[in-house]
Amino acid sequence: MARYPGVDKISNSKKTVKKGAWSAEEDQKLVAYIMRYGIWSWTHMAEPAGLARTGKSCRLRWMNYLRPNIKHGNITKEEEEIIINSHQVLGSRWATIASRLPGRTDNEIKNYWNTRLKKRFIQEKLEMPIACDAKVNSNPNNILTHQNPSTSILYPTEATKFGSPQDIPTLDASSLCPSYEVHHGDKTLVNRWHSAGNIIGEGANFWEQLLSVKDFSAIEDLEGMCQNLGSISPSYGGMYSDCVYFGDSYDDFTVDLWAN
DNA sequence: AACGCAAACAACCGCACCAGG
DNA sequence: ACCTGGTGCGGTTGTTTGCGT
Repeated sequence: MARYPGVDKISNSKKTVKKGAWSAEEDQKLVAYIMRYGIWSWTHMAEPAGLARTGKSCRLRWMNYLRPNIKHGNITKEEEEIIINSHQVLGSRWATIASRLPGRTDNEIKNYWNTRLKKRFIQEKLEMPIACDAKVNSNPNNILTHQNPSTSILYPTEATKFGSPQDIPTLDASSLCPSYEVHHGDKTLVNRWHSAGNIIGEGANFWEQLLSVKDFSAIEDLEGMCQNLGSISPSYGGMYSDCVYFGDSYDDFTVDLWAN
């Protein structure tokens, strides 16, 4: 029979399981046990650790509160931006989003989104202009090279509007400028610009290069690749192994690009 | 001071996935 | 191939805290 750390015998007796908030004593017991024996089985650790808790409860407490390197302070502005941008790309994949924020837990980010950002996000969506609809319908090829860019805004929902190849607007990369908002979390549109040969202009080569990348984190000189792209810079965005996003110095242009 | 409400946070629950038997 | 137990994730709920009246 396997002998578990700190366990003389596994009890089969039915015992009451405690629920609700953890006490300081329980925290101390769990930490002390893990420090001594490590995490070997959440299900079987609780009893020898002296805790009347389920394994799941122990795991949750450890992962979200007790383990080392957890940040307990307020979410910073920079972290909030990462959450917003990541949520736009990933949706509610909190664990993945949390992996981009060292020291933050999925639970914390989920709570932060649900209690603070969601309402703001919904409010902003309600306030979004719908002028783009008319432009898409009247002249789809003109969206991204519009002469009055301050009123030409392409939102995530718009990014899925283009049904057939002839509907795909031309992306004039050289004309991307701070006044444009090309804001979407859908790789499909960028890839379709690419496959339809609809990326033109001075910056086209940059996007062609990026679209061939399989692992963005392997790029050594992204800043260099971005030279001659005007205000567009990864320093206003972020880069991960599977996703890269860019903003400009005016923070009203972002593109999220996913590796294939 | 007491109350009500909303925000923030902690924890639980159910489900899906995976590895091992 | 199937079953089972363990783990992780996301949605939801319960509790606490803070603030305005």
